[in-house]
Amino acid sequence: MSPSSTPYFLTTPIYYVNDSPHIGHAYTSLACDVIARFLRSEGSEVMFLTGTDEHGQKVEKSAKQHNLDPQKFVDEVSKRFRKLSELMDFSNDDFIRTTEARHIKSCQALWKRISDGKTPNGQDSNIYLGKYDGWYSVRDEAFYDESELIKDTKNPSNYLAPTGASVEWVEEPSYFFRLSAWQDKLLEFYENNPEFVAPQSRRNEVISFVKGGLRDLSISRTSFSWGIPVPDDDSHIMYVWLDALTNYITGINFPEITSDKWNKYWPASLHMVGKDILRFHAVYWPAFLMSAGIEPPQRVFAHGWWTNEGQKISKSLGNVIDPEVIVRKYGVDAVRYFLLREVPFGNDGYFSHASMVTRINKDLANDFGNLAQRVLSMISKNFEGVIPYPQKNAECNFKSFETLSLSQNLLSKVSPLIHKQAFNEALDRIWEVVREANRSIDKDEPWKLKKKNKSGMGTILWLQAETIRNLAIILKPFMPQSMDRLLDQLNIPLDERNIVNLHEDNEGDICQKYSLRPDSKLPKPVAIFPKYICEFED
RNA sequence: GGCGGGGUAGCUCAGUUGGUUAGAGCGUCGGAAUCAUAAUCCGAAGGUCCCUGGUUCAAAUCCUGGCCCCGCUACCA
Repeated sequence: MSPSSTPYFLTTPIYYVNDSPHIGHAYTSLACDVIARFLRSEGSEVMFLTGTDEHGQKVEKSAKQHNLDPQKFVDEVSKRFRKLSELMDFSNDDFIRTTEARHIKSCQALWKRISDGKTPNGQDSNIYLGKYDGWYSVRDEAFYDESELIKDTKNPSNYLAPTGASVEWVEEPSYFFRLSAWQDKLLEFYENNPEFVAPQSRRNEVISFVKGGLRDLSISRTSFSWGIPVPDDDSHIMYVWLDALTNYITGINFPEITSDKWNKYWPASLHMVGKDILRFHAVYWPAFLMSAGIEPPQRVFAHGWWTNEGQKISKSLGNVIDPEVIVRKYGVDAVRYFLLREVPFGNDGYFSHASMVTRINKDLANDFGNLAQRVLSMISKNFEGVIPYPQKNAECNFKSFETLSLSQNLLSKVSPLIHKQAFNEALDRIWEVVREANRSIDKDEPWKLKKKNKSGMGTILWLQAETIRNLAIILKPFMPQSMDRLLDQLNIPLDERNIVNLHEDNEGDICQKYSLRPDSKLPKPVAIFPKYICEFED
């Protein structure tokens, strides 16, 4: 396999260890995983990074509650996210933790570069010492804007947080990043890079936010200590976002900017994020980088949220979707398929048991699983499980021949869709061919040729099985385990299951180098996507 | 309030630069077939394309006005 295109570096956000892994984490990483697998399969060099965010006041507190040293505590809880990778079959190349030495070094180096640099007017420094103040609620652990506060009904001279918690005016020294100075540079960057924020509607939001004016950003804290010390002033630790975002460059060796990894993979191809953290990635992060003289990433995609049976998911409602529970219930590949097939990527999704079962039973079991099963069984029963030869110059008499060429042209439609994160459309295109395959078998009626035209029957089955091989290879990034089981049943060697093995460009014989091999003895076919049998519960 | 995106079959949505009988999947009804996980295939029913006025030979598609829904409007990891 030779690299066929430029290296691709993609990332998930690092997940906050204080959270339990939920469907949102699984979703973000899944999207990245499918892209990573797809591009590797196309022959690209890929770096897929994920990890955990382990600093902050909440972590410090939780550790205390568990009577643990913060490092011990995060060592423990970060494991849950590694387990999520295993559970969901994610193929990340690295797993970064913000408490690692490499990251601390990286953050401090970035801080220095920012602080050594000047704002675009060339006069001010990017970082200055100031005072962070505001109305703080200890109970909520949050600052509120004056406009958000409400009058205390019992004591009208007093103000409360919107949550009803009492607030106090607090002040602490803080370093500030001169974000206000970078407004025009950011707008210019968005203008010159129309693909930088996706989907389009999010791009509009980002631009309008920046156009509305930017305030300087507090980037250090003194009120707690679980964080990365500010260089040359360890009474401060870095603001969590500066710390967290920097993981993306730590992961490819920053500050070693002469290293191969850095040169190969920066600027990042794609930061995948949930819509709630878009601003940090599309505004603050490029500003930090530009101020440090580093090129911003190429693209940030903000995806939507899932609701549970139409209800907003929240801890207090107790309707959080645990990836482990649904994977155990439906199977990992069914969950992977569902999440990317059910809604246009970028939109919010409606997770429900009923729609999950429909996808499993209709798309997977009936359309695709049954397609494979009917073809493989006919080969098994009529050809003793030996792949028949396609009859020369006769193949084009069959509808199945047209289907095969549809499957050969499929990659040219699907690949650009994956490159723009349109998973749902990609699967749609693939299923058009799956349905067409079923139609063409019905039209060709190979079972009727058993006696009078056995070689014709064999030709149809070869064409269909070869179509299935193409489909399975293209689908493998979405459902790696199931497609491997299917490719096992077609006797495709393990090292010929990539997109680069789809077909060669040589004209002539329909049997090409990597095509399904006639004469190959197949194992007894086993249904690849069993139906989900509805129980009485839910 | 400001900026942005929407309102299309029972449900979820597609509809490119305005152009023949407005599409798909699911659901419903009818039929064919029987290789297959009772899977598949064919067909039908079902829409005032939010309302309004206008531009045009022609508008779901452009413009006016209105109604409704959603997102963003800063330091909440």
